[in-house]
Amino acid sequence: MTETPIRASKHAPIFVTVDLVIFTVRQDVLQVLLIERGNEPYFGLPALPGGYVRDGETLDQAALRELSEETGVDGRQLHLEQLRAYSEPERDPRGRIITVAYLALGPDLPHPVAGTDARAAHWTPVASVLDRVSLAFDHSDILCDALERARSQLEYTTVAAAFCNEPFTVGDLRQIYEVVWGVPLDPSNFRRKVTHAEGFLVPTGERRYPDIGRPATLYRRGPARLLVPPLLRSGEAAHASLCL
Amino acid sequence: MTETPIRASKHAPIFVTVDLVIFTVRQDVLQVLLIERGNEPYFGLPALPGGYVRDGETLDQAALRELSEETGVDGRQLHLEQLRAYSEPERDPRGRIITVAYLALGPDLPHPVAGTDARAAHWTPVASVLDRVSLAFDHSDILCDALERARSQLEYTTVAAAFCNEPFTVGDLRQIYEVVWGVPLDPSNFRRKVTHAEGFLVPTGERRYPDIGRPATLYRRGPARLLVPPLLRSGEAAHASLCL
DNA sequence: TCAAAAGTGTTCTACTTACACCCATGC
DNA sequence: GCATGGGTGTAAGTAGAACACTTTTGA
Repeated sequence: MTETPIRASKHAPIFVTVDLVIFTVRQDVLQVLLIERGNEPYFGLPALPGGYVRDGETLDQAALRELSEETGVDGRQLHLEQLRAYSEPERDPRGRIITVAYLALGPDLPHPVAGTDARAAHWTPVASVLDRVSLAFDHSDILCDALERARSQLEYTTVAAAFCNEPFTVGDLRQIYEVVWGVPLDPSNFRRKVTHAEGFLVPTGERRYPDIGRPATLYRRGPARLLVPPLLRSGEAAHASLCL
Repeated sequence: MTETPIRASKHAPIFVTVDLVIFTVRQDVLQVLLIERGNEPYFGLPALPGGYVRDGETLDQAALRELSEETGVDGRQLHLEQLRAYSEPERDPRGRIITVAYLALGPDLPHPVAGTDARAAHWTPVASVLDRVSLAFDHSDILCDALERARSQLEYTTVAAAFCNEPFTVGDLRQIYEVVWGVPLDPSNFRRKVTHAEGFLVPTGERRYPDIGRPATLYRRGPARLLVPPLLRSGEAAHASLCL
């Protein structure tokens, strides 16, 4: 905030976009929603969904709008949080565009609906993207940051439940942790931790009968958003996260 | 990122600023650098230092530039990190301005030099600001978020050392934690934790002789940026942080 | 009765906390 | 000597890891 008038020349207006890293767990794998670019620059390359912020819109609103446009899902059901702004002057060859990245977490979503602009959208395993695929713009960097954020959010918050369709079992929830962190967890210790954390899980009273094995009690998300005590990755898990 | 051309009408350009929450510990109190606004809007009210992002500048560079303009200090010596973007359309009456807030931590700095624009700059105790003073724009919100970020950063990282002029003693460092968290800490347990954390403290071999009492060994910051194991606020400290 | 997954209990270890106590210095 | 922080040691309590074990179902 300076006293300089808004139209002063050296303070150039900047175009602002939001880009979304939408994670879900499908078929026991962490997946991210990517679109295929239909125009230059980076024509044909995969990219994160996103778009320009409109007049009168907050960044959160823009992210919600893009989210529902891309996935057809009401974003209010998903976990959505701001990651950070990316501002390298050369990050977009079209000109000065700053983007604010958002992290969205949701349960296995209906289908990767092609967006309103008829761009192809695909769920893509995160591991394969990090390994082999290079994304448009600086979206590979953003994806990395989002992945690390998601992993650490699982430690300190109850967002893992946002990956599960309700009602869910402790086993469902544990699978989320295992897939996102990329390490196996001890079922009995995991159960103790999540059931002892106040406000994390609320039993529905119902049970789910699997094809085989003992039925599991079903839960919904509790009111708690912070996970106390936190569920920390061990040194091994923290290290495994570096690669995937 | 959409394929829409950059000059399309509904994608309005937006002015982007950076605002800085610069914390230091002076006279046993956590203080924040505030400027007094010299123009409308909010003429005369205290505000966070900041300014417009210029052409060809990253947000980090803009923040560094503002930091050195406001404090006269080479920002490379300070800890500087992006907090988040604030984007309420009505947050600035002059028009559509999004700001990206930065958190800066530094040792007791030379003087609160009036910036290049000759605005008055003052170190102000954070507690008194939260209690009684309302800041321009949404800067009170930003200050709250920054304070909570700083407090939690002390748990998981070694940034507390950024508040100390080198070389410093374990007592100096403990005082930082006590002032920022607002709780007293056990000196002996604190010492054990920070000296056992790999790469946090490097002894200089020198000692400091206080006016009275046993001399203390002096340290510099080690290479570690993550603090393992973390130095967690107890339930009491975490609760105390809510108010201040 | 067997396989499979849910769920319980127990031991061992590591870490935190609280606090007693010693050390080195200026006065 | 004594006051004042610096610094070490230690016992009690707590939380996590590892793993043995029991339960409940379908086939």
